[in-house]
Amino acid sequence: MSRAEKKAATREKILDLASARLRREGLAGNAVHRLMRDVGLTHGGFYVHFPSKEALDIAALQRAMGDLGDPVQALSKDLSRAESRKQLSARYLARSHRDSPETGCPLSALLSEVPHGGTEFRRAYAACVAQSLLNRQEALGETPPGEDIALLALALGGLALARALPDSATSDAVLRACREASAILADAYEDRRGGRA
Amino acid sequence: MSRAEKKAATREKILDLASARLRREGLAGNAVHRLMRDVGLTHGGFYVHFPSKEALDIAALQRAMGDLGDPVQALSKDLSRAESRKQLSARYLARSHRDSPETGCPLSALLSEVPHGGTEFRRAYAACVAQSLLNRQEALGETPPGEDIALLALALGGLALARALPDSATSDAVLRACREASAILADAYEDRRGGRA
DNA sequence: ATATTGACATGATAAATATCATGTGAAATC
DNA sequence: GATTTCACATGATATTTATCATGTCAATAT
Repeated sequence: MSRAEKKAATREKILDLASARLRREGLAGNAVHRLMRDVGLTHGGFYVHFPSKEALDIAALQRAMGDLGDPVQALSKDLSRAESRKQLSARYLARSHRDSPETGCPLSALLSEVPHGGTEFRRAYAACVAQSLLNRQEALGETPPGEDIALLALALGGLALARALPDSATSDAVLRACREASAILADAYEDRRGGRA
Repeated sequence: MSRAEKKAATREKILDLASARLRREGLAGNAVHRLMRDVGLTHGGFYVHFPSKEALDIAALQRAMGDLGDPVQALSKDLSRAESRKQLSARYLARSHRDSPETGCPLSALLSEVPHGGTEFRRAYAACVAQSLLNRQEALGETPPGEDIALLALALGGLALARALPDSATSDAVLRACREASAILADAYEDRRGGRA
């Protein structure tokens, strides 16, 4: 392994761990010292790979988004738009997703912490949100953008709320209620356009 | 002012400031040193009033909830349940609420940070959520609890998402889309029960 | 009037934070 | 093979964190 390859591999390891920790422990929990120790290095070398903590946070956020791939592409092609939306929400609002934030969507994991981050980080987060909405529009066809925005907000909020509640029965109920509401919304959006517009 | 009164007054000042800062800057941003400095005291005296930082965070959370009062009680009595729900969501998802987190609802402000807090804090947060849902059930009548849960998740998520987005046009669109979705849901819940159940 | 209490100040501690300066050894280049 | 480069280690700095021990002075109790 050449030196450049080794450096790239190290950077990958840092990023992988950082993106997991960012999702599990948030912006504040993701500390340089601990991160490097867990990678098996010391903290000093960190700045060879990233110019600052904020740069790391941004890269880790983007890495996390990349890891997820595009969930819209993964849907089977022969579903109606409403069914596609229901599936997206159902997968997002799954117990497995709630229980594994470190491999899940960072948008929900960081939702209320974003305003306390730096300007660049906020910009990067907003770009991820915009990209997610674009993915949906491209795959599901043009609809009033507010439809997907509301479904996204419900998914982000429902997942974050479920994670915030220590009682698992209540937490399950939150996921169920939000999946149900997403389904109602998905159908209502179609009805509304089909019925009148 | 007696000594006990003075102590109580000091405690109030600490709590007021802490509850504002908790909502504006989150769990991590609310530091004892800065807090006491801004109250006009030094950090040492803090532990006369609170046994720990977590105790402060819990008290500040409860103070914030208390400040808001019960928004359900503030609704005019002659509205239908669906109209009441729409109003609640509309007020929650208002630009003024988004722009003043320090006087707003802490449930949304702390949404994604709760899992990183201590056990006691999480418990306290969950109790606030439960109380909010109870308030609604009492005032609006018995309905499947999932209905209000989903409306709450949509409101929390929508507000947090709006605060996370730096572009004000996009942020406004989020608020609008979530208000609209809340209205659709509120009507759909009534239709569903009226139509079949 | 004297003794006591207790709210707060001062200052210390210990841990954790981000960041950087310098050293070192091995890989890459000549 | 000698020289250079650079990824990373070591260790330092400066800040911030929660927490506590001790001192002080004014309000209370006796």
